Amino acid sequence: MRYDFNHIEKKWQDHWAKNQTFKASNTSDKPKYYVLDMFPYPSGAGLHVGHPLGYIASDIYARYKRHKGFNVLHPQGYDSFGLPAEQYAIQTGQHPAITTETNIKTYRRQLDQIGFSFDWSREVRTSNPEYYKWTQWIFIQLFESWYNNDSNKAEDIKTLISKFTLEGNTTVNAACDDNIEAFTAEDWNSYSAEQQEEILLKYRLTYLAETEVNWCPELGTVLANDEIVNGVSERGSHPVVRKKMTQWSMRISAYAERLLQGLDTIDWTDALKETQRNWIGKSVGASVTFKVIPAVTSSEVEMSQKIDVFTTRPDTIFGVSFMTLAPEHELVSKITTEAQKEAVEAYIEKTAKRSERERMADVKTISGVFTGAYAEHPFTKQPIQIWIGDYVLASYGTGAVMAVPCGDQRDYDFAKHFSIDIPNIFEGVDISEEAYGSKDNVKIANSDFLNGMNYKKASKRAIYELENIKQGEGKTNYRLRDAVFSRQRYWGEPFPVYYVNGMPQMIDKAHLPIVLPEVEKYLPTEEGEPPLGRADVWAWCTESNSVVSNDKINNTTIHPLELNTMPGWAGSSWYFFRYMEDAMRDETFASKDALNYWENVDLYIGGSEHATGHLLYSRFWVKLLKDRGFVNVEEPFKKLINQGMILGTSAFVAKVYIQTSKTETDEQRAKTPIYCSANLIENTENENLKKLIFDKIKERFSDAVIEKHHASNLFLTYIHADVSLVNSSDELDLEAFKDWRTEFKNAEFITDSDGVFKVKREVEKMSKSKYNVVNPDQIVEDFGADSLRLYEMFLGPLEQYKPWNTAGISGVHNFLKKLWKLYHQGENGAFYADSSPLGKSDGAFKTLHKTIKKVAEDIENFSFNTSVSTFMIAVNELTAQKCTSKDILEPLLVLISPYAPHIAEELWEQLGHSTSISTAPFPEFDASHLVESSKNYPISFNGKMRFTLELPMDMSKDDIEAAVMANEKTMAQLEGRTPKKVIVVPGKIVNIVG
RNA sequence: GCUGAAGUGGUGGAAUUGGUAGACACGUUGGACUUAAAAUCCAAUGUCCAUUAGGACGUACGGGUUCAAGUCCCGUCUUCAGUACCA
Repeated sequence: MRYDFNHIEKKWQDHWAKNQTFKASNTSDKPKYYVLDMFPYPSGAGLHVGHPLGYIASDIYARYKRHKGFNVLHPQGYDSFGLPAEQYAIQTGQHPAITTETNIKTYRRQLDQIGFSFDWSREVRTSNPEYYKWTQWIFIQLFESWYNNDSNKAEDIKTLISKFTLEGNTTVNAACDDNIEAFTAEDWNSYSAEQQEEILLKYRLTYLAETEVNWCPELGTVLANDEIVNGVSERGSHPVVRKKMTQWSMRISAYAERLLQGLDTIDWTDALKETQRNWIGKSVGASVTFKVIPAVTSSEVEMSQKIDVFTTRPDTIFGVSFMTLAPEHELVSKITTEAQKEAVEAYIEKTAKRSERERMADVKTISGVFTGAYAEHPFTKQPIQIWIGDYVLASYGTGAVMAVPCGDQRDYDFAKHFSIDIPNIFEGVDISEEAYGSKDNVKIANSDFLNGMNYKKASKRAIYELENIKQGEGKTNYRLRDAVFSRQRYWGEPFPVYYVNGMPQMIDKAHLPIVLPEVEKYLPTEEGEPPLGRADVWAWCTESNSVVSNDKINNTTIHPLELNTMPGWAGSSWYFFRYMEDAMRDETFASKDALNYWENVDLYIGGSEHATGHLLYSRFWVKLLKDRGFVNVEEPFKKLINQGMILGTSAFVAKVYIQTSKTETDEQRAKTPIYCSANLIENTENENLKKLIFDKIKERFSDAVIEKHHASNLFLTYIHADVSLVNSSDELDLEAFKDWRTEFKNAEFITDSDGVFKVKREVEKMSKSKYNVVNPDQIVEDFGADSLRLYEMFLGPLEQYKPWNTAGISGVHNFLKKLWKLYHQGENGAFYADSSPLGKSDGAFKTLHKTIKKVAEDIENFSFNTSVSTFMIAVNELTAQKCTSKDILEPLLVLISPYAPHIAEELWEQLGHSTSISTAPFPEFDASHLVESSKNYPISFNGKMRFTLELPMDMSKDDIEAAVMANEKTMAQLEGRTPKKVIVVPGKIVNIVG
């Protein structure tokens, strides 16, 4: 019987689906194990071979855990809100829900054919109202929470209101906006409801505020910090500008410390933890207040000006010789003197014109301007010049720095450039060339009460003295900013929010979900409102508690609804809890029982690109839900593994042309390209190549006016060719290439002398535009899902980036054929396995147990590539041993089943089992089968292995030495010399020195 | 600049605690089978020298520790990823 993988795989996929083989139960005596993949965004392009890599790995682990007796939850779903469907909708008018539905169908078909053991009964789609009902619900929870720094957790906003009523806000230690005025209980009670609402908004964990946001004009929406890469939008690489807008924000900064501490409790890679630590960016130091010295002509207002700065080096306070403000700093306009006004304004205008990107690219140029104003040094009371400079960022700290040129290179460069004084406050340190930035091995000098102290002591003392004069305090600063949560988009979760007199009101949870309204166009309105501004039925009636037509808005009972939608990360920040719930999805986001049973994700596999987005926001929301008593866990993902990206191997065709006349234009030249085998370009002399091309042009374009054969007129470019037109030996199918696109219809080729046309190969990210995408469908069709699964694992370590090369798949496919053959015999290859018992000392037992040990270790270490090799070795050995015993062939199948489940199920059935192999117990490793009686010792001389010698395992050290020394090969190696030393490591090696 | 990861045959990679470098595959070459092709099977395959026996070199580069280094230490270079006038 032939190994008919197409038939077998279809058969078992149908069987699993029909019998719900992988359905997880919320009630089980078995220990639980939750294996999760980062759910995909269903894009129109479908899956390419890179996508399933992580899914295959997690599937192997999930299947392994089932064999090990666990109740495994291994779900899958779709992150189905998102930009591409909306962009497509804008272009075609097609509703994103329809596009999404179509794409999901494709994904599902592609996923199913790879044979994943997903429990599809728990599928989630973030764009389904039954799901986003609970996303809206969580949003309301955030709105109804504030962060109490004393209890170090989020609490119900009601507890804050009662504090205000009884004590005002002076005793409250909350994570909140930093511009809140102090008020007493009487004040609070005298405020109007509206005033109270306004104040509460500054404390809520999600709040509406006018903030500087990253506005992307091309996309017509704001972006969060993690959606910007190198100063341009992550999606589409469009420019981003700073803009003041009123937006919903998430007070993630309240959780900065807990997000940081929590990293120590979870099993993630150091790289990923480090990325999150950097993103949170904790720095410990002090805030220092500098008083602005009023100018002679100044008014009362200017007299009270103060500049707060944050510094990590309070010990260097006596080294301050100037201050620098960010050009955008609000004080700039207030303190600038008349004389400097023109220069300052010109500078501000100049820097405002520079985009973020330019500013980032150019860090070398030193620029700045003196404001004319002075601040007073808190201790020496000396006047200090106040400058503005764009090396100070408005978005970090307070947007102002106390410049210590002797201790900070940027301050140093700035001072040098503008000839500002550089006082030295470090004992015995030379600062004539550069600043001394290190905190270590240095004592403070010229610093009054700090003299002679080291960094640690001096910092402590400086903070103490600053607190004494009420001009500073110890402070911890975090780089982590609150996350903007509004998007000016259609295809996202609507906010459960309506507005009364401009103040946001939450819709009662009982009336959720607020379903996305229909619009006729998915673009912003002519007035610049978000797409939901086009909805006709988008007002909230507080009497009927329903969404009603806009024209009914009366601002008494019927109010306008929020026009923004939530960002992509809203739905993905809690979906892992949703999978736990399989029955009561309408009543709760996940029931207590489900949450108690499954707790959190034991193993999470996905890409590292989510390090500062999804993985941070999820942790934030989980902590909020924990604080408010909805879940029991502090962290969502106990162990996390990043799978590496599978890269494409692009094929490039060399396009050459020779200028045939001096007056030839680019356009004319473009009409006469010749395609040239990459071999020729690399291996042919330039002149010869030119001649070849030249002859080809003459032959082809006889009417072309060929003037001269210049040395400088050879043009060469490489263009992408579709990888499907190229075989594994890098040869291009010329006819297929001509038919590929009309522009190549009449292409002319210069081939190698044997008529072969070679392409140049290069490894790049897989992308449609690079024509290097390899689709799993064809591979499954040609080689089967088991081959695909094995091959993706065999390619290399899971975490590593690696290029895809389809050629290698024949190796694992051959392995599966050999495996099949091991269970079949005779003329027509009928199934065969015998049940006569095997002697304990049979070599097959050794092979089996060696394999059990290695495979179990490999799976636990996520080293899937090496277990595929191990299987190959095992099958090669068992084939050589002509093993037909069930004692071996049965456990072997269980070992292989996580990797190649279809063939395993099929052979398992033929072995006479009526139940699925998926819950068969994992074979027990028995070390007694691996006990060896002898060892083939490597005998080395001065560390170089020369020959091997078979010696009994239980031989003593001395006997081994004697045996080795008596060997004639040893004699030959020594050529009569007496060895200085003989190292014998029993069971390992013998080394003779001399 | 900083942080993290990594550099091993023609290619993907293996070597888990310092102990036979290159497992397992791909590719290539030669052979068997076949009218032929496919499929399958067998053999060779790090480089160099040598008819053989065998030898020299060899894990980015330069040092070091050790009986023994891909692995440990010091320095240098390169690549990839993240991040950045972060005060």
